[in-house]
Formats: sequence, structure tokens, C-alpha cells
Amino acid sequence: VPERQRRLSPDAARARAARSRRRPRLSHDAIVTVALRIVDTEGVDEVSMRRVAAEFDTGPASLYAYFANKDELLRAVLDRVIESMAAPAGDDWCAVVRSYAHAVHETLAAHRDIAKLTFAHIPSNDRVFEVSERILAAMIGGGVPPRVAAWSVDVLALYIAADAYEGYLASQRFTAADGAEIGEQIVADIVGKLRAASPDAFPFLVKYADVLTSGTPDERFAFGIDLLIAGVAAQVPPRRQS
Amino acid sequence: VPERQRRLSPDAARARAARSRRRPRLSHDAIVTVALRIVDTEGVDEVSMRRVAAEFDTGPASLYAYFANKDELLRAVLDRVIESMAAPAGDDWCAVVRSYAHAVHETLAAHRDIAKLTFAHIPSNDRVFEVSERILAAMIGGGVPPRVAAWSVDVLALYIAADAYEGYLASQRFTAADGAEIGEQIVADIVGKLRAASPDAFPFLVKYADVLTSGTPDERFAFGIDLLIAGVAAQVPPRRQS
DNA sequence: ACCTGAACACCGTTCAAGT
DNA sequence: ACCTGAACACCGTTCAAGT
Repeated sequence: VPERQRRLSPDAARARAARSRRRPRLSHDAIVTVALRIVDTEGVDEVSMRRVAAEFDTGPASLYAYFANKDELLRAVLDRVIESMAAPAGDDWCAVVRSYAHAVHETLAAHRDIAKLTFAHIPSNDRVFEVSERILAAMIGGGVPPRVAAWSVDVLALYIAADAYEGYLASQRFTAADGAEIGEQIVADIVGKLRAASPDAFPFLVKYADVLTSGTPDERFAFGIDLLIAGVAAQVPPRRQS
Repeated sequence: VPERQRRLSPDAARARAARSRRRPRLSHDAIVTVALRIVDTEGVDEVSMRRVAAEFDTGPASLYAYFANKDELLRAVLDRVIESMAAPAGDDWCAVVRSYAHAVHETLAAHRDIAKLTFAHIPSNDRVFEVSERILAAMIGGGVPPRVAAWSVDVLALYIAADAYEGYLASQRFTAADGAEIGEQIVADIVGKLRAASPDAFPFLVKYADVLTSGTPDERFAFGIDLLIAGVAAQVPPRRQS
């Protein structure tokens, strides 16, 4: 039945035409849209050139007219996501940075494990420039030394991506249990392992087991961001000096 | 010639025996050793069940007697690496935390992109417990509130892994150029893109382009760690209060 | 220029069968 | 219990050939 692949029957031709009308022909943007939909529903690892191509009723080779390789396609998907980022807002630089951090985190968390792509690709579209400009202006304008401001933005970005990625993987590890049960399970596991290893060898870990495992992922992320902001604030020279 | 696969010729049998003597038979540890060697020479993505098995002159199915799947094997590889970590040292909690951060970073950086495994797997061997106990003791003993100490260790670990992973990927992107050229190239690229996008739309990014791209990876990592330590220090209540 | 079928050189995992 | 060949259902990328 290989002839059917060469010459479509009238029905198959109509079906393909109908599908073509609904989903426009191959294009950079259309391919990114399909790949992003797979990311959103199943995760980055489920994106394959074959699967994306199949949604256009063709083979993987067709995609290579638009993207040099799979990596380039994923970079374009990340760019599309970053473009959708909310602009940071706030009065003082602390508020702007906090707003930025949570905006990026939310954007990444809304697309499963897309955060992992940020380690390999530095997104560099206009949106990133706009947001970076705004943060840098707020920080330097607020008295943060330029080098501290510039380097801190990088540290922040790295921490945000790491937390978003790790948070997704952690949430995937316990799909069956709800939030409360997860916390209890982690506590039980860790304390159990500690006691099994040696009853009194790790007094601090045992004593503070509850605080080590307390807090929701959001609370812990907010804590991390505030920690970094406090670190930056400690390097702002006092006002009266200038 | 499929008979050769079933019944080995005397020569082939001797060759296999010789190989077996040099490399002991299949075992949990021997498999981890081979996988780690592939990580060290080519990176995590180059580890495949087939390649590891081939080094024991067998097929991938043989490995499933020791590891439920590839993920479990990689987790064992990560555990092996973490066990080799140096113990943190120092007098005050700041020194201990800084020593810990650089020890973890060095250990991860010594094994290419192994840091990426830490996002998916929480290593939980005795070594991790020992080190965690030491840091927690130093921090809480130094006056850091327990919850701040506990949560900070997590933030630190996340940042360390993210920097190690991103640092590896960045170094891979410019294998041809040396350090100095890399810095210049990045500056040129970013400034070029900024000017191309809009000459005066991003005054801060253009003005501080040099400081945005200055510093070696090590300097920037040390800055990030000190930023986090400063953030923690800001939450230590003053001595005279107690 | 854009598109494609087929092929190449790989994957992780399973399973029946062997020892 | 440990080990294995073969098979299943996939991969990314290339290339000659088509329009």
C-alpha cells in the first residue's frame, strides 16, 4: 500500500486540504506554536521533530527548512514564552526587582519545564532588553552600585530559573498526593533516613527537621528572592553619604 | 555469521576473558564507574544504556538487573560524585557557608554537566547529611534563625547547581575562543544588538554594557554566594540583644 | 525556495529464553 | 538470580529527488 503515500485518494486529499485550511501551512511561527503546545501539555522532552512535523501531516525533514536543528526550534519556543512576560512594576528598586522575579517565575512555571531551556539559551529579544533596562534603571537610580546591580540581575535570573525548573520536577514526583500529604511524606522520609543512619549523629538535622521541610514552594521562592534583595540592599551606600 | 554471536571462537573467548579480568563482571559499582567515565569525558547526554553495556561486552538489557531504568543509574552516578565532596571548613558561619558553596561548585564543575541531575534528584547519602549538619550547626550556632538557616541552605544549593550547569553550557558554547576573546565577543554581540534594536531606547544597558559583561565566571559565582551570605547576615539579630 | 520519502545511526525498555 | 538476543516503538539529521 505504498502507492497511497505517493498519490492521495480524493478523500485523503480533501481531508488533508481541510486540515491545511484549519492549520496554515508550515511557517516559523506555526511550528513554534505547535511545539509550545506540546511543551504546555506534556513538557519539553516530549517535543520531537517527528511529532511536530506529524501535526502538519509531513515528515521531520520538512522542519529543517525553518530551523537548523531541534535546538534552534526550542530556542524559538523559549523566545515566544519570554515575550509574553509581564513588565515589572513598583516604586522603589526593591519592589521592582521583586515584581520582576515573580513575573519571570510565573511565566516559566506556566509552561511546565521550559525553565530548563534558559540554562542553554540566553533569550535576547526586545522584551528581555526592555525589562532588563527597567530593572537596571530602578536599581542604579535607587543607589545600587552599577556592578552590583548588573551582576545581581544575573544571579537573580539563575535562581529564578533553577527554582522554576526544580519546582516543576518536584511537583511531577508527587502527582498522586495533594500538598499536605507531600509535606508530611518528605518530613517522614528525611527524618526516617536520618534516624536509620544514626540516631544522634545529626542532632541539628533531626531537631530542625520540621523547619527544614516547612513552607510551600511559593513561600520558599519568595524567601529566596527576599534574601537576594537583602544582600543587594546591604551593598547600597547610606543616603546621607551622597 | 550469527553463529559467532552464539558460540565464541577460542580467540574471541580469550579476548572476552581478558577483558573480563581487566574489567570485573557486571556490578552496581562497576556500572556506575563506567557511566561516570562517560559523563567526565563527554557529558551526561552521552550516557546511554547501550554504550555502558557495550563496555561490558553485553547488551543494554543486562543493566536492568542492577538499575530499574536509566534515571536510577544517573542518580547513582550523582550520588557517587556527591560522596567525593570536600567537607566545609571555617571559623564563623559565613566562612563555613562560603567554603561549602565553593566545595559543591568545584565538585560539580569537575564532572561536566552533572549539575543538571541535581534538579531532578535530591542526593541523600550520608555525606550530604554530614555536610548539611555541619552548615546548619554553624549557622544556627552563629545566631542565624533556624528557619532562615534551613531555607537558605536550599536557596544556596539551587544557586550553586544552576551556576555550575549554566557555566558548563557557556564554556561549551565557545570552545574555540579563549577567555579574553569570549568576553569581548559577548560585549560586542550584546552592544551590537542593543544599538541595532534602537540607539537610545536602552540607555542603561548601553551605558553599563561593560560592567554587565565583566568578570570571570568564578568572580561572578563568588559574588552571588557573597550576595546570599549578606542576605542571611541581614537577618541575624544583633549580638548585644541576647 | 520549499518540501518530502527514505534511510542512517542511534535511543530506552521489555520479554522470552537461557544458565 | 543473573544474563542476554531480539524486538518494539521510538529518536535527530541527512540527502537525493521532487515541485
